[in-house]
Amino acid sequence: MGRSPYCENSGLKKGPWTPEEDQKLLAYIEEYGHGSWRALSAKTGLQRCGKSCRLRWTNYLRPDIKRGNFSLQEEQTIIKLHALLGNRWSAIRAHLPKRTDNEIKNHWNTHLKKRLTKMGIDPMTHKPKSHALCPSQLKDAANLSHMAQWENARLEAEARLVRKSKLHVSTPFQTQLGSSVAPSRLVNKDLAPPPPPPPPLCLDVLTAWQGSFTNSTSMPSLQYNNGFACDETMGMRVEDHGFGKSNKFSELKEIIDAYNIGEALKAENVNVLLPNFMEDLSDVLFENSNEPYGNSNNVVGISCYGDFEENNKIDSHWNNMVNLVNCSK
DNA sequence: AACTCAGTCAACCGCTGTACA
DNA sequence: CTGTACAGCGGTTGACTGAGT
Repeated sequence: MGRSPYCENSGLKKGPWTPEEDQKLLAYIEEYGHGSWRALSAKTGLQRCGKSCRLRWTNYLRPDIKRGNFSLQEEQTIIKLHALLGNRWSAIRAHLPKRTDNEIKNHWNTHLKKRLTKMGIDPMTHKPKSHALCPSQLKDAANLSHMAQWENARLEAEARLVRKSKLHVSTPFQTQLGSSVAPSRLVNKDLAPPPPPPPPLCLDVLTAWQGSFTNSTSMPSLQYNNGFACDETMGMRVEDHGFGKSNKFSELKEIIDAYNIGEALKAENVNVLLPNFMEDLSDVLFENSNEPYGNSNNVVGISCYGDFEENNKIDSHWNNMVNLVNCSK
């Protein structure tokens, strides 16, 4: 497709912004807002291309930007999210309010990456490079690595379901979901998995369940305890805890087997309030993105990890790992 | 004091995805 | 369907700065 080159007009200025330029841009945006950056750059009289104006605004002039050193919690959040998401800075930014993706990226490249490397942890894979860690630390690192892989797959699968549910004919839950979904391409790009779509994961499981229970007369606020469980040896075992051997259980087991998610899915209780869950999910994926990671159980363990106790176990794994990094400062 | 070097970070670059005519 | 404009993303660059020699 035809693309206009960056700052096509060679007469446009490049390089660091002057305070006067900042002032012009700020004053214009405060008065008129920013719709079209190209038009904006022309109207302000700035000899800058629209792209440069946008960058200056989003990375520096925006009033809601927090500047200065990263807090310990912010650093922990970045490390956790990088393990899950990789170099998807915009996705990571969504969990760090008031920070820009550029700032996060710079901080990662100049500080955190080196710190991890120094510890003998590969900053890209978040796996230990060698025997730099003691056995217990290695265990933590291995747990982290496994959870990261699992979580990444799960997040993508969940996003897939959300998109799918948006396309389908509405149900009460989908109506809820649709109302809270922000029309953002960021969401699509950041969370969308590469095609072709693999089979569904846990949310798809829940969709199957939803279909079943929507037909039930006792639908609202049903809580399903011990719907499934897994044993210690990695072999996933779907147990019947009072539901009967329904077709939905078969579907569930097939999906779980297909993904071999038993090891990661260690929850003994999976408490799912479906209506609330769908709502929470949309909150997590689309609206609650400003919630600091450390303050929310939503990002890790939206659903499949089940209860708070289990979430705490997972968090403690993460924290052990992150603490290792902090100790090496 | 002069120079080198490494660290930092704002800004640039090239690209993709989306909307729209 | 095609081309254009635009927003936004992630990788990279280069100016600046401070520490070390």
